[in-house]
Amino acid sequence: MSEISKNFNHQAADNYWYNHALQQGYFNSTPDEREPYTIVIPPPNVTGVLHMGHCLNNTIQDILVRRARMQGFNACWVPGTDHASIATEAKVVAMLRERGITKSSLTRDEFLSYAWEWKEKYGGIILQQLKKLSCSLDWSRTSFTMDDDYYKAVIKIFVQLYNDGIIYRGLRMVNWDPVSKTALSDEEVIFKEIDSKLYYVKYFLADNTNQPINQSTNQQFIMVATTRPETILGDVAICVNPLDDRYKNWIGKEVLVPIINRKIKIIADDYVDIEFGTGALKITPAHDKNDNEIGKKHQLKSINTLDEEGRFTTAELVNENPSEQVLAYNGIDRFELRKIISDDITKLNQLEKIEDYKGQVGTSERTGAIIESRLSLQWFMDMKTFMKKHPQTLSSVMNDEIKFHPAKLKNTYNHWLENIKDWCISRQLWWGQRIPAWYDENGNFVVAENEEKAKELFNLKFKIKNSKLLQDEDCLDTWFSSWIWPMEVFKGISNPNNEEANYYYPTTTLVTGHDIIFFWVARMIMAGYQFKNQLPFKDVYFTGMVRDKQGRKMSKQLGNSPDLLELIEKYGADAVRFGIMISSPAGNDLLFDESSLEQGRNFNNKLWNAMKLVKMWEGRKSEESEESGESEELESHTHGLSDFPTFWFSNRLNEAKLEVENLMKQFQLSAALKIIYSLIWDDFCSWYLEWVKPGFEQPIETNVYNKTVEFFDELLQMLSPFMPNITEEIYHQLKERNHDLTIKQNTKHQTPNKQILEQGKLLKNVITTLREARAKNQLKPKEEIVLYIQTQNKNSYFSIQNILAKQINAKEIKFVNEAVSNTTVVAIESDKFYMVSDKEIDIESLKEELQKDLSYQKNFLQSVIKKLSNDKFAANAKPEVLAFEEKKKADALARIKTIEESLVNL
RNA sequence: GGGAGUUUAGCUCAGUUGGUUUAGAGCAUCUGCCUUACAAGCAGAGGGUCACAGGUUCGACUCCUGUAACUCCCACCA
Repeated sequence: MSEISKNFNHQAADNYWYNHALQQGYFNSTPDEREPYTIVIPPPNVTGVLHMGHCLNNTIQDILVRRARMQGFNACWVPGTDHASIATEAKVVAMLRERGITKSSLTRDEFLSYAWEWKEKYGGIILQQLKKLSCSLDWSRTSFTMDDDYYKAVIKIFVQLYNDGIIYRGLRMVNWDPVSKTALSDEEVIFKEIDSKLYYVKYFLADNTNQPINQSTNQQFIMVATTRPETILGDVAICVNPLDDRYKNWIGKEVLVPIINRKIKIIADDYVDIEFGTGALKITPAHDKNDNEIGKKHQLKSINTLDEEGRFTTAELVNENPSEQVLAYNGIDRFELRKIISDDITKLNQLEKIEDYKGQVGTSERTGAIIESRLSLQWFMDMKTFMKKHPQTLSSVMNDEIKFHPAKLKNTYNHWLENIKDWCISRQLWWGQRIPAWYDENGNFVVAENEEKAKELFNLKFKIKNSKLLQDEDCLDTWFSSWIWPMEVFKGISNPNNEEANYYYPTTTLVTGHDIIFFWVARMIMAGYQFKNQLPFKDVYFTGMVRDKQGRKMSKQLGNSPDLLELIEKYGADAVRFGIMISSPAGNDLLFDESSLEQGRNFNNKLWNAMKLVKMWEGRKSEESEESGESEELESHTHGLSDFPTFWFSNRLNEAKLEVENLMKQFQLSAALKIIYSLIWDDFCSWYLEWVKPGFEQPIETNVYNKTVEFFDELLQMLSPFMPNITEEIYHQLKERNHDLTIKQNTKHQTPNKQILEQGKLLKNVITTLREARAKNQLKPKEEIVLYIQTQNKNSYFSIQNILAKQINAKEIKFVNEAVSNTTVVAIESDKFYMVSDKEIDIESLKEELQKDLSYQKNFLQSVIKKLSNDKFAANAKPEVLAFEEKKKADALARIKTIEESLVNL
């Protein structure tokens, strides 16, 4: 075997073992007799690049999948990407612009061929990046939400839901993104508080002669406060609260809209808040949802003054003979227009004042553009009807058939579903599944899976032999395709009841960010009940958001988002995985700090060095103990060194395995990793290896060596799901093998022996206490001592005394029945330890220490006695609590006695 | 405006039905060590009236009420 390198070479190991696993097909899954463990990846945007959020998310999935694989499940983790219509279309449009092509100059087919070209070239980079993280995905199953079958599946469910009466088409006020020129669902709108202005505008009373106003200051007016003066030309009424005394006499009168001088009525509705602004609200049904509601209620017309890009248009004003001033507004952007109209109203002396105002404004999740409310014809899903049909969508989560981790998100889920609104599923985009509705020139339409069927249906429905049908120009919301992801990656919709879908679906666990609980998680549950009549997964692990160490969101603007690939290059995949997991309490936000990656790298180093140490022993096994079990026994007893550490560690290992198992069941991955980390670093390296370590150039008992390698194997196996590459590398360095760790099956842990664990604790405690005493006496590590132990139960020290001697550098340990005077003394429980060294001891400081301890113990004793002498405590406390307090008292008394005796002997 | 959650060591967090010494861990800090696996290390140490004020109880970090601060979700008061 070649020379072992000084440090772990993560670059080489990451590549080698990941590729090795791919070649061996370890990550591929096909249905068999085993129980499946299925996870579908939350498909990242096809335009995406790997960021810290993905890193957290996918590391967790990989740990779960790798662990399941080692536990005998048929583990299957399905990769893929989402076509992300808005984001991708925006990127393609931007690319075309660079080439000097505008989208409007292209036909739909031409545009789509550019889009596909783009997708083939840049799409899916993120999947390659996941390989760098060593994600054990079954790449042969890579899916895309616009694959042919997937596309057909989406169309199929659309038609089905339409026929079920759940999908409908309607004229509604929608959230309009003027940048991407499409409608958005409510979930895609993010409200942000922004600084804006409140404009106080005078609306003059229309005089009876219907003449345009002259600018006389005596004219009566009603003052309206608005944040959006640019919509004034679309005003159709002024609304006041009927209970507002200020305006009682105004109701029913008419005022003139500034600039355009349209006569509008003053109406009353208790929607208006008397307290806000002036208590008078201008009604613009074309540009505000609430205004639209009021408009409908009072049968007002709606006048749209903004086009699809948010620019002024006089299209709906032509009947009013717009003035040249108004015509000049044509094509002006809404925000520029706001300023111009504000100026123009000022010129008319109709602007009273402008106040600063902080308001909530809806923005597009994708483009960040400020949303316009716009009346348009869109496709919707009737969610109330849907929920009536599938109440399990809610109940399955509330009764934990689908378990949320953390469970508190059940409330959020519940609240959203109980107040659910219709889902706008159409988008005015080309990149996506095109809505399968066909229209004739009169607006009659049918919904069908393809044109041929549409024609058939059309003829049947409308009894017209009209074959000139045009398909809807719009496509579907991306989430309308991703909500069937867990089933359609197994062709569960396009090829129902196929073997794979039946085997892998429902999936086992979903791991995703809590920010898409409505977008995606809720809708997958809906889809599960709608299309398969069962839940889509059993557990949902919600990750928090990754923030920087100051708690800020990671964003490109702040520049606080580290380059993940660089970090992997620098620290290695294992260290990155370790770093992100160790600081990741389940369900909470994660404050990312590069120092946790250093901790991961240091852990790599620790493991590597432990391996180097054990390898060093390999050639130094003592031969005699190999002969028979009997002599091993004999030797162990005579030396007393090898027996205890191996016995203790095997029990400690079982104890930790048990803890890890329980934590993993509760998805406490971070806590589980901490247990493993401490087990390896503290128990294995700091204690066990030191205990069995032979003296300089001394041989090691073969039995102990073999046990040590076995322990190491087990530790590597526990750690493997978290840090797959270094564990595999060490597993093979440690010993010649013809199999790999990553698919090695776990063995069941055994019940740990409590007694030996207690003895281990005692030993550690004694060692630490004596080392502390050595340090206080400024004894150098090399200075030897003689230790005298005064104890009632010598037996508990027999098996550990040699280890103890080695660990505290004692040349001799003796048992005594009485105090040894003029020595450093420490007490543990009722046992006393006297340290004798050549070095003179500092009696004064020793006394001081003992006095300090004594007063602590006395205070403590007081508190216990007080408790015990309380009659009510004695009467009410449980017997075991009482007994425990009695023991505390006895121990404290014993210690006080010990300390006092020691003080006398000094 | 409504709802949910959080507040424990310098930082990030554990603390399971109230009792396991006067509350734990990791990181950071301090002290001493280049001891032949590891200075990316070893051996130790210090550091918290458990946000605040009441209450229930023999006993409260834990249960109840109130207060404060912060976070998130939902809701288009123009």
